[in-house]
Amino acid sequence: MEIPSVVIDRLPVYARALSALERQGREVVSSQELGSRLRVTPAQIRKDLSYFGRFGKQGRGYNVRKLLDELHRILGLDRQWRMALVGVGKLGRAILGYEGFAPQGFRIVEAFDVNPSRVGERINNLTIKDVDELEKALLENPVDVGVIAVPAEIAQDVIDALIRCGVRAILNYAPIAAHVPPGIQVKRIEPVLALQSMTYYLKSARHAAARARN
Amino acid sequence: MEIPSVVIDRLPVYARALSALERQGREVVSSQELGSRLRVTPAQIRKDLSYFGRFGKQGRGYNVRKLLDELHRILGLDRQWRMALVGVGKLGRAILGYEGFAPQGFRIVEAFDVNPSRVGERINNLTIKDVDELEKALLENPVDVGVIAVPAEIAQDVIDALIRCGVRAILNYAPIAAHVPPGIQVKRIEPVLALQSMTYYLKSARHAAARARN
DNA sequence: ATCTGTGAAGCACTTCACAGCG
DNA sequence: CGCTGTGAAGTGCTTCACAGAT
Repeated sequence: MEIPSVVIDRLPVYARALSALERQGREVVSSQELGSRLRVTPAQIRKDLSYFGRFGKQGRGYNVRKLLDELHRILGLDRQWRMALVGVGKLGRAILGYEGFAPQGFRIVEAFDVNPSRVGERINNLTIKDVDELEKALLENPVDVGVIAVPAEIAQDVIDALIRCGVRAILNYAPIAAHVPPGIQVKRIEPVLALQSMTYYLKSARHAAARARN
Repeated sequence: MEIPSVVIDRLPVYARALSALERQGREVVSSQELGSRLRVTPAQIRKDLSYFGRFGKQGRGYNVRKLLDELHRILGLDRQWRMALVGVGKLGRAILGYEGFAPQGFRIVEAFDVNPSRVGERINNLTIKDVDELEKALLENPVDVGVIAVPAEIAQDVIDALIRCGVRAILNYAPIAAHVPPGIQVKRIEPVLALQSMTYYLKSARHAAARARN
């Protein structure tokens, strides 16, 4: 059965909330309570989970530990994932320094840059390699995920090279709509696009506020 | 008429592509061509734009400059937006240093932190203020957007304070599902969630690849 | 009594397909 | 003839509402 991608996108959110509950020592949670924490309807949570099995107990709810384990298994979070970063400018350095990846099992194990002055530099126990060596390095020592932090103009070429090396998931910080063959996952991280859609509502809200004052 | 939020989310993407076309000196573009660049169907582009007016010419397409102006006007991108950053740790510093905001009209004009050792520090012509002064500073000198780069535990409190100061849009880098009153916009930037949903497909793809080899 | 799991209904977004204009 | 703008059809996700389990 084909599971809607919106459902897959919500599972990590559920998993994170369950982790928090577990840390608080909670053993059981209902779809009702989980939903009110996450601003998701209880029916949606139950429906989402029902794609994968029957994890709850009627009259009681879900065992926090058990459901969390199931979600980790479903999402493939019960293992380590290897990532390669391309582009070690300002943004790339921030990504390398970000401490949120490792605790979730995502490790950056290679870093590449075009700029010769950066090649050879060591950051966080990682030596920056020339992007010319990318295919050689990744064919020898494959990674699961590519992280793109290069300028828009060269992002597509970098993505193509990563895909030739067997990378099947791309976390794209470059402002382009990547072209990839079917089966390859791409997620964009675009704070500017997020801002630019919120301003639509700010603009309207100003009018609404003005109306409300009259 | 209520315009679907998915439509609003696509408009900035169209605007960015039109900017690129304009820089290349293109005067006219069809929904067909724009769509193939962005991996969006031509019908979707035409339908999206039709919510706001009739901007094209039959038999010809859209005037690049004109459509771009319209989108900027619709999205409220024909002005500057003032932002306040809360949390000037590693992530907050990267956000302050990010050069992608200013060219699009988004300026960080205030920065706050709880850590006394950071208060008073100057970064990029901006003096970090104590978070205790947040409400005073923002009531005197309001901003449009709040940028959250604090730990999860205090993120909700910071968001509440920003909303009390009239902030109506939040760009949230903290790993929580914020609770906000209706009419307040929130967008999350969560690279880890993006990774955690992609791994679902990587896991499956591995099996698919194995099957394909047999 | 409470809460899950799930068909069925409802709703929202996408795509079709074509009239009409340049 | 090419391409937009748009009702209508199609598709897919969300919510309802209730049988059934504890």
